[in-house]
Amino acid sequence: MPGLWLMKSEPDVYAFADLVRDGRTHWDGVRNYQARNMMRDGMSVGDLVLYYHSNTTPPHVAGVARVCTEGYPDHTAQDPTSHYHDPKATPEDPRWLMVDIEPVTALAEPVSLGAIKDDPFFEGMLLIQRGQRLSIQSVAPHHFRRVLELGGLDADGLLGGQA
DNA sequence: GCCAACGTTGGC
DNA sequence: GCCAACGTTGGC
Repeated sequence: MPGLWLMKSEPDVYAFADLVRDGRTHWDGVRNYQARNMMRDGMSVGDLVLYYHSNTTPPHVAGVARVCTEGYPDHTAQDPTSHYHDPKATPEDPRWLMVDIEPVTALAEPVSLGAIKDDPFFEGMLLIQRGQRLSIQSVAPHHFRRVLELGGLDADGLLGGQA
């Protein structure tokens, strides 16, 4: 049974369509310990991800992706020319991790943040908690399934019997 | 562009 | 260990 997650990206920076074009990407640049710890301790190969577009109008879930590596050192932390450089990261203590993800499918219909907020079924979902801003979140199976359904996808096909 | 919420840093 | 200052996130 795969783990279920939501990962945020600004579409101007790296949209779901970019992931589809590239076929796979390093999820680099995570500089938050909670998010790092989820990649380190929580994520496994085969986990499914709701790919969320933040800082756009309206914010929305755009697609489904799959985790295809365990967490491993984020090399951009040790690159002085990188926007994500962290002088405290060293080869001995890389400090920050990333995973690779690959696209599974775009949603037939994007599911907007507003639609999620308006649906009482999503009560309790981290995404709509006030003030939360974690870029990687765990998603409950019934919430994940509901997003797929609202997005016009075959939830059973993607999740099997889960939830 | 605004600003609330939150995490991190660093002086003490 | 406290906490003020600061930077970032991200919806609106």
